[in-house]
Amino acid sequence: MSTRFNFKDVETKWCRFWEDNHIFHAEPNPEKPPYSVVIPPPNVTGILHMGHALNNTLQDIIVRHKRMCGHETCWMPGTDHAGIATQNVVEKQLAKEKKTRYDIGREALLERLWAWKQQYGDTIINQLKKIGSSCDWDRTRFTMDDDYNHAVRHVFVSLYKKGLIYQGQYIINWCPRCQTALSDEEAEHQDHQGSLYYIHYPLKDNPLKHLTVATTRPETMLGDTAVAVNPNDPRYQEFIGTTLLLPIVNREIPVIADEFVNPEFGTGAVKVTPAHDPNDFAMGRRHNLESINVMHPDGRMNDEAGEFSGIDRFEAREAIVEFLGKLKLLEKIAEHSHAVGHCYRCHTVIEPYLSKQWFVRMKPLAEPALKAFEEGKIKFYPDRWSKVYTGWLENIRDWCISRQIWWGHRIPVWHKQVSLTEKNWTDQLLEWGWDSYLDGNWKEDGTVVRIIHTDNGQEVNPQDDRLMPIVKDTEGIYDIYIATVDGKHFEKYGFTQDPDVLDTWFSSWLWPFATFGWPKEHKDTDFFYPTQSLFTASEIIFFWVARMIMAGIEFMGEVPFRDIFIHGTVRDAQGRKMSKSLGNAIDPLEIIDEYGADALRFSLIINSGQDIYISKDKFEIGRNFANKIWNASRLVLMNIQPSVQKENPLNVLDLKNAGLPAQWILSRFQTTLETVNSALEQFRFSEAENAIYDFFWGNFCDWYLELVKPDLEDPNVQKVTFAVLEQSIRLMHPFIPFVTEEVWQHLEISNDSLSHQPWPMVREDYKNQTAETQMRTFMELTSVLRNIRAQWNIKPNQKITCVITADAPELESISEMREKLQSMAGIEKLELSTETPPMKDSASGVVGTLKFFVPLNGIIDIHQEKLRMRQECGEFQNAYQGIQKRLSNTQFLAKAPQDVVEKDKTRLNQLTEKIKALEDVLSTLG
RNA sequence: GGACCCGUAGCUCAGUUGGUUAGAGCGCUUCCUUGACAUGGAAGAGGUCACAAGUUCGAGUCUUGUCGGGUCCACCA
Repeated sequence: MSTRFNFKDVETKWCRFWEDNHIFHAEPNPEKPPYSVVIPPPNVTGILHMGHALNNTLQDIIVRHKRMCGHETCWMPGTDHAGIATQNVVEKQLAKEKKTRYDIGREALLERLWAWKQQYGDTIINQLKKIGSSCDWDRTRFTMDDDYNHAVRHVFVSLYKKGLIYQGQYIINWCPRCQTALSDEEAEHQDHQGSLYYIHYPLKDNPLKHLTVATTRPETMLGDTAVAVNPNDPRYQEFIGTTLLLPIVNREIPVIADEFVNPEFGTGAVKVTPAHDPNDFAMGRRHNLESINVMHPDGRMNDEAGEFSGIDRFEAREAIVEFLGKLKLLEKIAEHSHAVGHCYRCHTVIEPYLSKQWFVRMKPLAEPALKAFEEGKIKFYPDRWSKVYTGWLENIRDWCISRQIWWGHRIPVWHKQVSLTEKNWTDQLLEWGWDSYLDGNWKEDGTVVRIIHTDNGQEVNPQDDRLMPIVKDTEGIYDIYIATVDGKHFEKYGFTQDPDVLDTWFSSWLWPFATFGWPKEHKDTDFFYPTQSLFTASEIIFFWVARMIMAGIEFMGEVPFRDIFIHGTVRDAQGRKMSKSLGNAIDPLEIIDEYGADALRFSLIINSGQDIYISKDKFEIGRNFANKIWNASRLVLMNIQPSVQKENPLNVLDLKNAGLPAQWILSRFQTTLETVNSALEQFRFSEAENAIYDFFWGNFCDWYLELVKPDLEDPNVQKVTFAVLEQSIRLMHPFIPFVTEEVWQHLEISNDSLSHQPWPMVREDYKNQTAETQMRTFMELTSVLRNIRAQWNIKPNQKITCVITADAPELESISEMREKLQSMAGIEKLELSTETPPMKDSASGVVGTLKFFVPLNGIIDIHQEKLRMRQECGEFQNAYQGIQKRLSNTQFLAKAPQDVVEKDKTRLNQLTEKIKALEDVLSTLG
């Protein structure tokens, strides 16, 4: 064995072992209660970053702990196809070949995407393995697996059938770079220093008069179809109902009155552009205004923009402003800061854009999700995130789910326009192979047909899910929409599938059950659903957490998880978010390479309170601790007899004769175990790690092992030492799995993985207050004597003697540890006495009520020593007076709880004794 | 505009329902290497808990306000 912990070989070895032996495989097993978890499936585009490392480590700690506690744990790993993000990656590759997706076409692009996925899709999974995530790797899923696709389509059809999915022309967030619609959540609003342009709109009948409107986006004025003022605004009463001449395009537009307009803002007159602003769109509907789209999907102005056609929107803005200036219609440009939406994938400025999209009606889904929270079925840790969740649900808006990209789940709707004069419906249906529907035998997937009378735009039977197209002898053109899990069948009858794909989150929100094979398989879903906990970052509460809850309730009838732990964001030392573009990211793989995965895990967690600020040197604590565990284990293993190793020492300990250090360390272990148990119960991870760190390093290594090192040939000492190490290794395993697994194998208790061993049991009988008190005295005495050496610069090899005086019973408890004290504090001769002999020129002091003297004639400055003693005495006297004052306060005595008063009294007595002892010592010194 | 979080040692942070002398790691100072570990051991210095007022017998902890830092949400063009 080497002296330094060789984490690289060990970690590689156990990673492989765990995977090859399916150590974390979860089988439905009625004997064991399940503990299944949900963790964000990383994007296939992803490489492991610190957020993943934190996220997975937290989850892994809980899962390993629960597994050791005897639960059948299921942690489903996998990746998300991440529609826009992944397509962007592949499109960038294309761009290098000077091609666009439109050049190569849909099929070819998808081929490239799948090839890319095959090549890089496992990257992040392999990296998750490296940090020790104990996932059931056999179950690795992808959101575009066949079964998963089926679940997505099933969900779409089911919601469509319920009338919760609709298609319509609305203003959505449009990313001109990705050329797709986005949901409201995918638009990131950032404050932006922009300008507010004041523009004159002349009256048609009197070009000398005008209204001034203020806008931040003058380029959209080409699509204006009205100007609106507040009906109560006295300034504009005379204008309401008049007609203006829209500059540049010279379109006649009315002045309308609408309550929406805020008279305080700008001029109180607002240009109305229904095709390019959600408020204007709403106004347009209220006032029957025309919507004029002035932009191409790529953000260039279209033919409606006349002479500005073909110019990019921002160039057009400048050009139009310049042009207005020339026309003397630009009143002024004011500084104006406002929030501008950006695409969350490529950060391009989003355009509010009128287009036909698919939406999910969210209110009916949000209400049960709110109710579930109110009923306490889900719980956020920390609790404050509850408000973020409920706030969003209470103000929910419909979800735009169609994306004009190609990578993803294509919308399972087939469409055809037919003229029903041609045939009667029954014949038509028979031709399409719908005979089973005619019999009323609906397929389980519940194919939904919706027919819209194109002539008047009316749905013929929007709600009838048992649609029988019985419209007979009707003339006209109908749009037929079929939502079905598999509609390929209809293509030969001229139906075409909707070209759009679904929002990535429309598949992610099914993760907790779609991964178990729902709706096809039942065994695993029944056993492992609902899961228990979810670990994630606050950023995706809306995107994912809330929606999973909705989907869980809607499709499984039950919330998908109970505990939602929201962890902080990993930031750099300056508090900035870690990001590739900022170049401030610390690569977890680099840390694993340099410090080890155990170090990465331990360091991240011990630093995790709220947001985590890290720099590279933070990982030393974990590396050093792993090394400490390794070396302490070596020490024990070097000295242990195989016979001790073979029995289960914890059960055969002779506690009474075990000696003070043994009683103490066993007692300390119990306290630590209880702290860790309760900390994990409450998801207080850093608290658990701190307790472990303090115990193993501060108690076990620094004191216990140092004390028993010389006695390690004694089988009884071996038993205790082995037992404590063995228990500690179990206790530490969830936090620091690799080194503990390695040590475990050397303990030779079992060949199975440590992760399958039982979690330590709380043993009340090992708790021992007396031992802890006695040890505390011993440790303090040792420190104080060492301090004397350091203070008076006494060389390590220089012999010193010490006299300790106290009452007989106290001396007895010290005498047991007499030799230990000598060796630990470097005392050659130790005298224990009930009488205080005259001790001139001694370094001295008081521990508890023990007085000690170290004669150092010629070495110490006795005046300085006495001064120090008096100072120390003074401090105790101050403390004494403080408590004395409190205890003489009748209010305190009357109102403070009894135990607090008692504590103070005890403390006062201790201080009295201490001060008296110190004074005795001082008088002894002369 | 609304909501939330943070301000404790030089740095990064713990400090759970108010109750002894406010803790840890890193950094710093001094000392220590043949027997687990220098990724180590021993000892030490370092804090008016951002500020102010209030509640209380008692406040780092609760309330309010101020200042400073951060996050999220929001259709005032």
